[in-house]
Amino acid sequence: MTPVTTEATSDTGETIATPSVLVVEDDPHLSAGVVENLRAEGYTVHSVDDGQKALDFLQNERMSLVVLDVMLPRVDGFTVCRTLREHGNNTPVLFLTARGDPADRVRGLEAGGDDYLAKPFHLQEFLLRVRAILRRWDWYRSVSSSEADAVLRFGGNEVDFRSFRAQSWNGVPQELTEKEAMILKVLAAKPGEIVSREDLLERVWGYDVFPSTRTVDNFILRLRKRFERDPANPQHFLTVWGVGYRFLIEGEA
Amino acid sequence: MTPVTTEATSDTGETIATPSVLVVEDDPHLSAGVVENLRAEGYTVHSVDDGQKALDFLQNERMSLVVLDVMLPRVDGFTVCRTLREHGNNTPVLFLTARGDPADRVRGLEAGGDDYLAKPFHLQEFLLRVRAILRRWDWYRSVSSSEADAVLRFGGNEVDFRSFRAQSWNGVPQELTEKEAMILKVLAAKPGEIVSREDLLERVWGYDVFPSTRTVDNFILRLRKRFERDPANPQHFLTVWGVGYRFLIEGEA
DNA sequence: CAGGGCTATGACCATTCGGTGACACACCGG
DNA sequence: CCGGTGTGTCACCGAATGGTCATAGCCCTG
Repeated sequence: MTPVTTEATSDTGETIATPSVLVVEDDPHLSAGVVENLRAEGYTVHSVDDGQKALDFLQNERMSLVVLDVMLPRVDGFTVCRTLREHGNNTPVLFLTARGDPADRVRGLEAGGDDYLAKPFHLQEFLLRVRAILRRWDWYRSVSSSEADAVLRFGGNEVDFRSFRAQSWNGVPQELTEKEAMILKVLAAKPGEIVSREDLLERVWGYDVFPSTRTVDNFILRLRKRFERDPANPQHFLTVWGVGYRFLIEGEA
Repeated sequence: MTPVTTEATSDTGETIATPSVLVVEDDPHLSAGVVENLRAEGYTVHSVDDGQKALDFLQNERMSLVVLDVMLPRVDGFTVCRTLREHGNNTPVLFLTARGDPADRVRGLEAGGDDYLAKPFHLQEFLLRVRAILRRWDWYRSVSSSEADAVLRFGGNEVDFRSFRAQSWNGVPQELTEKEAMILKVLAAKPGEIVSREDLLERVWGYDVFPSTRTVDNFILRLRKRFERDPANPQHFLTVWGVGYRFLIEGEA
């Protein structure tokens, strides 16, 4: 399997370079979820599923950040990181690990990592850390896409994805839960396009068990209650019968 | 003596800026060892051997980190740090001190330092701390101990970070402990932004100490008791479910 | 070496969130 | 027009998370 490149953008141009992230993760569900969310943040995302592929890829490509699972087929994460450093590659590394063992954290740092997150993690925290790391380098200084995409406006509603806070059309402040925010984000990433329930499950839940489609419906319901003027006649969260849902910025298209 | 500049050679034409470190240490052996190891890590390293030279140097050069011995010829480390902060220079400072006196740690914090290491130290630990500080760089830009930030006011409360003394909204004087003060400081450094428990732990306790999250909760609890009018309905120390906490100067923004 | 304050942890309770089943309704094809 | 399938909606439960308290350990001080 060759590295998957999402949202191909050459980051050699300096001024408008979007941060690029390589995700090294063998669990396809987790990988998909992480990739999707990073992409929604505006990053250029690549992904591979084992340590050797990561090393191969990084020999040719320069990335802003590597999200690195510790337990990987062929070459484990620590080794990947150490090898990178020995080759003079100082790309920031964010470790992901299944165990919460604090000793692992120190090991990760000793291997030359920059940060560490134990699975299962909250996507929100993950994104916070990614931002923190990228901000440390100057990538972030310009009005990066994550800034631009942090706030979503539609039909009088306003959602801030960084604090999960929102204000509905009638001025009522809303506190979104993590899942609500993620579903909204996935839908809003492609306004007008149809997103199947399977897509939503894969992107929002990523790892962990797969809930039923009923669960997705419920979250749509909650979003409608929060943001639709008439939840029974949705203008933004539209049902595509037999498939999934579609999000519209402007009502009635 | 002019500052010695040692350029990192392993910087393979990175687009990413190499972190730069100024080492202020009068013991030539120790200095040489530290410089060499930092250089091996890929940092760009400068060094001077007394406090006045450090100040002179930092007036012209912007560094990512200052490693600062406490006992120095001419101008001691605390004074150097305090002077920097008073001039609005928020470069992260890692103190080195001969004694393990905890009071020194507090003094370092009061002077606007960011971390503290007692000599003799293990190189590995030193390097980990350097890495940890650089990782959190974005924090340190705003965590300053200049006069302006020495006193924090919110919701009728007033906190003086120099003396760890405070007065709550109802006029009751409060004596903050070190940890309480540090947590408050970290939270207040970025009002309105989410701070994860991990961040708090790392920032306040250090990269290799792992108290439970219960501990963090407890300190939040104490801060609420001290400063919230209704600790059960906090207006300033807000919980962000599944992530951490958020501090607000003004209640319910 | 005794006392006091600070810190860390465990236990227990309260709250929140996520996921499911039940049931009614809507849509579609025959 | 009717039945089957998919969806809207609600109420509920279990799990995860946070709040709070009591207590034990630690370090400093006297």
